[in-house]
Amino acid sequence: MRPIDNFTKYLNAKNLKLTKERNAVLQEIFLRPGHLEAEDLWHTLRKKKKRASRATIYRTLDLLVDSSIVRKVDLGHGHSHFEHVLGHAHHEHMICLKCGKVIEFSDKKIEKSLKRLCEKSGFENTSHCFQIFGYCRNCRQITNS
Amino acid sequence: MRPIDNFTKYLNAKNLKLTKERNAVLQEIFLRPGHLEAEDLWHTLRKKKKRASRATIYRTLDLLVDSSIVRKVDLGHGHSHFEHVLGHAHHEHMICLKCGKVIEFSDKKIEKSLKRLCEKSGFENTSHCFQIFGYCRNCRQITNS
DNA sequence: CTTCTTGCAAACCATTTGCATCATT
DNA sequence: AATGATGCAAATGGTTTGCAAGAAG
Repeated sequence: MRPIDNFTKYLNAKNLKLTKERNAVLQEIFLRPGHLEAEDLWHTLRKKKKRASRATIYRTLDLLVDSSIVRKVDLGHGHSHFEHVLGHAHHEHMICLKCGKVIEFSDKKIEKSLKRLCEKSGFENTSHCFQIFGYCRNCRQITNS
Repeated sequence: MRPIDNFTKYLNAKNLKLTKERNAVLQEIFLRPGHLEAEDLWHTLRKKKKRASRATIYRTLDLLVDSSIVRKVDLGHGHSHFEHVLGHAHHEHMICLKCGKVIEFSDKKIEKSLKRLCEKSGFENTSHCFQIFGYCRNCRQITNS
């Protein structure tokens, strides 16, 4: 099932319409391998002559997050980042405080511990986000010298 | 070593002064068992006649975070929360999307996996923050019924 | 006295919202 | 046609900053 089908299904269920702006936002997000920010989306669409206002972009992102097609992640930059979930294995982020590099990682043991912890406390996990801040291999060398 | 000693040491090293405002912020944070927000700090200090401007509060929080006495956490509320690190075991948060309840948890296995992951990729972990969003035991029942 | 601090108010910046106009079903 | 959707510009809200006045060493 393509993302667009998921989205259409979600929109239909809510009596919302698939407009060209919403479609453009969806397509653009799935062109990217990783995370992106709203502002970047606005610039890119503008360059591609598929203009959508910032308002529409934010509104569409809300819909995409609500439909679990996209997830909102905090990379500690004071604003949100978004990344598609469909077709992208679940992962978490290591963020370099010096160069801003973001390393994705995933770990089955952590996911398993997590599941157990939630069960233990009767918590229904709908999403989670793990950020590790520090220094990447390169920046670390500079720091230590 | 008391928090105030840590802070004084940090300030001295940077040629900064321990003012009554900075001290008031520090004391208030350590009176709290858990996380708090800047706005709350402002109101509380004001009630206690230990007024400090919002600007000073934010500036002091920056210093406290920089000195690793306090950590800044994201609870998904669109603004920062802060909690003291000294004398408080490291933990992560489960956040209920319905009632806002925050459950603290910690897990040795996760911490261990984390350490291993960072070593593997040469990443120097200086801090990390794990948020689990979902529904707590109570809200879950309401949701399911 | 020098250097650092404070408070205020203005500035910032990402995000949200009201509203008149426009488009999709 | 009817219901939603869009763009704009103004509003919002947490946080930051410039600057003149104040305090600590």
